[in-house]
Amino acid sequence: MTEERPAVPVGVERSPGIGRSASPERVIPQATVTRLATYLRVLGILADDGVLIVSSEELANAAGVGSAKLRKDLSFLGPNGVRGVGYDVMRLRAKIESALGLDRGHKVVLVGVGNLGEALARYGGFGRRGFSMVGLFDRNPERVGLDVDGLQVRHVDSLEQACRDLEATIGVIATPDESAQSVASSFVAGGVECILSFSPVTLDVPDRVEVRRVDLAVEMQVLSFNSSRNEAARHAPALSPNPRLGRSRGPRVVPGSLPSTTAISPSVNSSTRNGSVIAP
Amino acid sequence: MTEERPAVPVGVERSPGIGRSASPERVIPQATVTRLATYLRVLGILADDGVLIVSSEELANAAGVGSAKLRKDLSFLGPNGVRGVGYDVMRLRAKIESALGLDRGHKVVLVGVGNLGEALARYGGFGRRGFSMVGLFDRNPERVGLDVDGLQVRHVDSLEQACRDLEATIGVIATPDESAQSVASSFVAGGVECILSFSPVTLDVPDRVEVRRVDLAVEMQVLSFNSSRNEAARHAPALSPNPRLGRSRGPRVVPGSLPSTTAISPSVNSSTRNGSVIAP
DNA sequence: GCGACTTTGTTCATTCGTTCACAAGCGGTT
DNA sequence: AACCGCTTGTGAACGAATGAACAAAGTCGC
Repeated sequence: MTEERPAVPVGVERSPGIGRSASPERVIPQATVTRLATYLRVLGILADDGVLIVSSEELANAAGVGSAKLRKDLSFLGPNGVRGVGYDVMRLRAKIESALGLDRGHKVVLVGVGNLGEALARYGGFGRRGFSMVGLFDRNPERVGLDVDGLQVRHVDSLEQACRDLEATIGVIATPDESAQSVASSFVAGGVECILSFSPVTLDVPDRVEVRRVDLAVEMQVLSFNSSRNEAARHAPALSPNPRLGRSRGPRVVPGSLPSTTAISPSVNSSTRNGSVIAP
Repeated sequence: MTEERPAVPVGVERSPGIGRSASPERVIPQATVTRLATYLRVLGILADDGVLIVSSEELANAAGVGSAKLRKDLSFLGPNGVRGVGYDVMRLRAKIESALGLDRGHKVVLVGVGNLGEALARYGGFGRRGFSMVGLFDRNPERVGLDVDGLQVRHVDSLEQACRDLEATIGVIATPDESAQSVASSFVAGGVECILSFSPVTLDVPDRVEVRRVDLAVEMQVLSFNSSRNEAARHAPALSPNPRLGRSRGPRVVPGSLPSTTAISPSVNSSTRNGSVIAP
């Protein structure tokens, strides 16, 4: 499980050698990785708008984080910007994409073409982000053979072999809960070592396999909790245990350089310590 | 934004008074809240199986976390179990539900009845979890009037007023990106202060409003990164910077008391430090 | 060419979360 | 009634992440 992964340094140990090697230096904390994806989305918007240079302050505001955190995050990729100037949008974008491994053309296989699965399959943001959907699978004979967004739905029995043939690197589980484990096992058997599951069940997979779970119920419940908390705090604001001096931190609106009219395709963004998006 | 929320203590300050008050004591960290939802799901399975008592070890294994972490998480709710015995399943479940505010019947409104929106609307796990879907909205005239799972889709223009009339407490955004901000504003104007957004755009809302974003692209990209990392580590396993002595931590299979055949409805679970699920 | 200004990249202190290890407490047993 | 084994709850050590402040490094203007 993801949360079980020990405090293993993420990335490659910096080589003590002479000149610094190409891209991935140092070790990148998980929290930073999640935010890098957010920055990438904002950079995409900027690039579409023809912006060439952006400062850490602007980028941070647009991404909804502090500028210090952003600079620290970016520093894990090595030197990126130019002091006194800012970051080259295209260049930074390329560097993040490289660091995230988005330049290796991940092939995605999706199982479970129900309501959600179809939504995911029709999600247009894949290609734009270095992912390509290469296979759709389902157990239901009525769905097998259907054409969804240019791909023909195949039976889940052929999943394992197909994963090998297609050289898929990412598997998405959008099936009912009772099928999730068997699908995961097929993925593993087929060589897929990264799984994105929309089922809440705890998957039993080897340690080397990375699982990320996206769970609506959890989100709703956390929301519910915070709702209760807010209400409680409002009804009993007697002792404010944390006055939070100063203003309420950075602005949360994108700066003028980011006209919100430009509706680019969904990309990235991160929640509290989550992160994950779905195509509307 | 969620990540902007400062280190505000979550929950209610423990009253220094005599007898400890009813349910919410101490302050609960966000990370713990996310996991509580996971525990709740597992407890639901146990309850359905007729299990009465469960130990922290069993529960932790089933939830995919360490037993120490689980005990600490639960300790934020006050004393729950019986030493030498374990936790009363029903009792613990009720306590977590109460702490999460699931016993106050949250009313959910959803905007954007596209592929994803429909998947969410048809998601059956709401009622079982203390949520009730009370309104569906869309901008597309072709969708307005449709009946989805017993609810009639209404036009988004009536959203603000409807939020007030329905006394909605949670709003879900499943619209295209360009509509996300305006929908969020309508939510806020209508008194909704908890928003779950499936659009990656950074929403501009007052500080009191809680926003959780679920972003598929982020999940995929984090997965992509970890895939790259794993591969790199496999090709250059020379210096293992973290030998991880001993066995590879706890088992990840549910114990015998949890027959995985029981396919209950999706509930909760948490990712690395994420968490959020979608109905298949 | 030189100085002032701007912005990055990094260092440091602090806060937050996780993990370990153990004392306290309860039930069952003798 | 006292012991014994088992499990909870928690105190403390550890590690990660955050936020502020600063020095290095570049550009722009003169």
